[in-house]
Amino acid sequence: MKMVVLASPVSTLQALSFSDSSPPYKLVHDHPSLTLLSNCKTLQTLKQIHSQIIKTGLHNTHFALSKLIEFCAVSPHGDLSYALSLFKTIRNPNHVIWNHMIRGLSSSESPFLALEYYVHMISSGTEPNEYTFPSIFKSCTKIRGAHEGKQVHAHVLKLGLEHNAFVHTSLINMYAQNGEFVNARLVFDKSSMRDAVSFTALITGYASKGFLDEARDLFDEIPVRDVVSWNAMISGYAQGGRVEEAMAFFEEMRRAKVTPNVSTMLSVLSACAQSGSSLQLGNWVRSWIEDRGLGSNLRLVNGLIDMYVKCGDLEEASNLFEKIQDKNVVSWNVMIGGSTHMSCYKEALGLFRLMMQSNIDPNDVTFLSILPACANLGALDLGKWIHAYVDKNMKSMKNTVALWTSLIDMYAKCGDLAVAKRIFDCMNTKSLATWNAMISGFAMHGHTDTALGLFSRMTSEGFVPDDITFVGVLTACKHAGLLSLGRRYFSSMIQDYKVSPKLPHYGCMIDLFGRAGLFDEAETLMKNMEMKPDGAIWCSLLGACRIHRRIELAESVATHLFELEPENPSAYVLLSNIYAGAGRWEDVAKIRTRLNDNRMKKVPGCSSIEVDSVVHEFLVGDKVHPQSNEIYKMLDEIDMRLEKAGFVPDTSEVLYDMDEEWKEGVLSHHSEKLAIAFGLISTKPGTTIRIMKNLRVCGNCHSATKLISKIFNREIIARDRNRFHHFKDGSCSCKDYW
DNA sequence: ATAGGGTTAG
Repeated sequence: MKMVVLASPVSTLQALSFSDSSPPYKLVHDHPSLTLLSNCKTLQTLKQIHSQIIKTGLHNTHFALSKLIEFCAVSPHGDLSYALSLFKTIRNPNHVIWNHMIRGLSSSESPFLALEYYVHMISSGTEPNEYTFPSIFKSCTKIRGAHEGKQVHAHVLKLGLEHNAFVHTSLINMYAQNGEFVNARLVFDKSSMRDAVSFTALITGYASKGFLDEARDLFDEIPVRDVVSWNAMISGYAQGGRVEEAMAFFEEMRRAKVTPNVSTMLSVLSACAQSGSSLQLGNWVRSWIEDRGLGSNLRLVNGLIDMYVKCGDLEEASNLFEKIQDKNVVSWNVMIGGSTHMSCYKEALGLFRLMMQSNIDPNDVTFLSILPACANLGALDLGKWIHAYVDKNMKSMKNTVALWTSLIDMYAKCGDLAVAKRIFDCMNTKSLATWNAMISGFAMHGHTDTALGLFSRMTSEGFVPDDITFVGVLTACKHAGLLSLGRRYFSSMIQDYKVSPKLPHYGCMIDLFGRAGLFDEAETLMKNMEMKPDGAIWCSLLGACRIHRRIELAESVATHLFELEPENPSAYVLLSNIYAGAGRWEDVAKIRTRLNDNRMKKVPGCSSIEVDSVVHEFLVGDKVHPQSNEIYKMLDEIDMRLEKAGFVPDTSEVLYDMDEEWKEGVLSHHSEKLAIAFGLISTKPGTTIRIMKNLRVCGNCHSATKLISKIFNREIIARDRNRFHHFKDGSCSCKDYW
């Protein structure tokens, strides 16, 4: 912005006397119309008072006008646009009027207007004073205008106002909040005024930018620590994710007998929420709130809801949520985000729908909370709607990079890789997360070369890959069975990038070793892992035993699985398949008996398909869908046409390869086939069918779907537990390797 | 007559 350079410090001071018609000062001050202002709550009342003031001639006094402007611009019941229009009618506004106006603008939604008025004030001949600058620096803080702030700083020096305590603190705050710590410290150190407030301004700057050690050092130096100083530290630790320290500081604050306030509690609740396991402290805060009659403070209630939801008590969160009369965007966001956080994706979608019905404008946080739910459920239509909304309302969104990244992730997980890539290519500014989303997107769709190519592009553009990047890279190798490449990435990850492998990284390597038949190497890696292998790793090893017909090894691997997850039937199913493959029918029968005797927690196979924005779900052999009759008729047609095309269902699989959908019987009624049948009858010929499945697709369904894509001339995109399959023209993108 | 430091959601 253009800044007017100030004339001489003691230039034209305007006469501040009241106009001739004004009554004596004391009378003006006591006038009943002005007393009324302090109780005024609505714009209408304000207008009445204003006309009263005009009738009595008081509007000719700067005093009355300044009171009116103050009320309209600064009071919470005021009206800034009324203040602006009133201000335009004032011929020679005095300092007080200018300052009220600027203060009102600085705390408004358009803080840059305060700077415009500041320039206007100077050019119209009124010199800013010590009351003006705090508001101006506040505006510079809000608009991140360190450059403008520096120019105004020069004005302060010219006018000799740098020793005023208020100007001093707001100046430090402006620099510190803009990350200009050198300048902030310069101002701070040059002054003899090392009072608690300016200390705190500096501390807050450091703490809010994550420089908690610097903040801590200063905090130890403050002569007197008040509640705001404590809050600055607690909030800094909470925002920096250092929740233990935030809570410890809170304890210390209580020991120091400093009375906490609402702000303190908001930070404490945030820390409790992030820890995910601090219900005790959270409940204590709740009683603190209720004891003080603050139960209807929306910020506090929202904080409580967030705390409950993240600590796993969705019920208590919902109770509080439903009791709120005037929910705001944060209330909803907290509930949606919490539901997504707890993997309650359908609830998240329901809450979002409720939010739209309640005419509450969603913001970037809303979308960042709801998009992962869309991605998980495969709710592509809602995802597309959000995409269009974001496009249209880009200007009001703050975290655009995160939003685009989340959209990439959603499109990739909903099966539309092309749109994901288009967004990626359009992004001028990318974050590490953006690259990660795109790399794992390509990886899960089996585009191994593209994923790996993107990885080298990202490093050559100066991005440093993290553990998530390598999950994507190693997954890409896993899906293509690229053992030696996988090995190279794995050791590069550890040696070049100092990323210590976690379970998913080990999982990819063990899967690669197992499928290659290198069981010794798999075993060595599993022994040397810092953590215990989880069920998924044992399962993938068991799967490898099946491919390589290693029956004895399979038995020992299965034993581990039985111990680790006694309620998980998949180990039994896999082992029985291995026995069946070797023709050991007696062992198969034994396993079946154990399966039936033990109480297994069956994970039902479930497939979903979205049609016209509605997600339809199908379980194995499901007959509850309202269009069940038509669906089963279509299933019959599919089977008939499959048979005609020469498809022979693998009867050994019918008997024994029930995979994770054990005991559910007839293969042709597997959930994915129901979903495909529904897709065929409810979407236009030739259009792509997208289905999502919670488990791995079984061998028989995989072969059937390949043929269905050819017979019905449909591209079928299926997401299973591990990856995407693109069925087209009789073949699948996974090349039967999955 | 007016003024400074803080505040939940990803």
